[in-house]
Amino acid sequence: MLEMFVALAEQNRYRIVELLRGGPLPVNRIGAQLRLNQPQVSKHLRVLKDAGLVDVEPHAQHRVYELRGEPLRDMHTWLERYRRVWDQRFDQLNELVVELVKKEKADARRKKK
Amino acid sequence: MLEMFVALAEQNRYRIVELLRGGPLPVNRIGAQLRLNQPQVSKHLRVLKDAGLVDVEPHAQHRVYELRGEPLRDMHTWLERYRRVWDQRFDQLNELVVELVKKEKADARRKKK
DNA sequence: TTCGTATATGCCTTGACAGGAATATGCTCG
DNA sequence: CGAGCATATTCCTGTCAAGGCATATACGAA
Repeated sequence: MLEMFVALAEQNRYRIVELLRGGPLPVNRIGAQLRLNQPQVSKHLRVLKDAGLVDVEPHAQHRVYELRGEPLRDMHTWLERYRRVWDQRFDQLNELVVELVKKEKADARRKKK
Repeated sequence: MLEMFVALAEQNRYRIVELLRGGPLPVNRIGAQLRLNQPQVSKHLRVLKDAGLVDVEPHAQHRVYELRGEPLRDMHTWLERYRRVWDQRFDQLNELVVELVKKEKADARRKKK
């Protein structure tokens, strides 16, 4: 999960992913579309590939890159665990925090003695 | 979206977010739980806050941080746009790529003349 | 006010990473 | 085989961000 975030935390890689959402593309197309030099495109694709976000398929000298579904599904699953954060209210949890703070004070008092 | 990825693309910030999934926590709790020095925790929380991922609420000298739902919902929405990547097959699109490559060659040939 | 506690900020050093340019590798075709 | 094209890799350099440490700020209690 972390590795995926690292991969996506870069302008051009993010743009590449967005671009590939429309379907697989060869390297030169990506470079042309995003106005990037070929070496940088290859490098970014390398990172994306290492993160498992894309797959390559050789077509003669061309290398066609496409998005892989698995990691995206994984991210979706990961995100689902947070669903309650935006579905429910956390008001009751705030109460709980007040408790924590009180306990904190209790600890401090105990330490003194 | 990018800013959120940048924020999450760091070990400790990622861990903080995961920790806060369980509910709001004051800074010292976070530091203790993740074995981080207080200044680093504050700095990471700053980044998370700037990215809109967390919110602060002062309780006396304590600052209680909690996850915000909005950006998570945004990520969910963003991810939904990729749903077809893992839902459907892309086989037919691969055909399209073969077309692209052919067109490429045609272009090259045209350039020569 | 003074002390103790919780948190934020500033400075410094170091490591990682992105871009540029040159070069290497791989494939196709004549 | 040799030329040409698409892509990958390497080396170099500058930038930026994370951690450590010291310090500033804010608040509460005595």
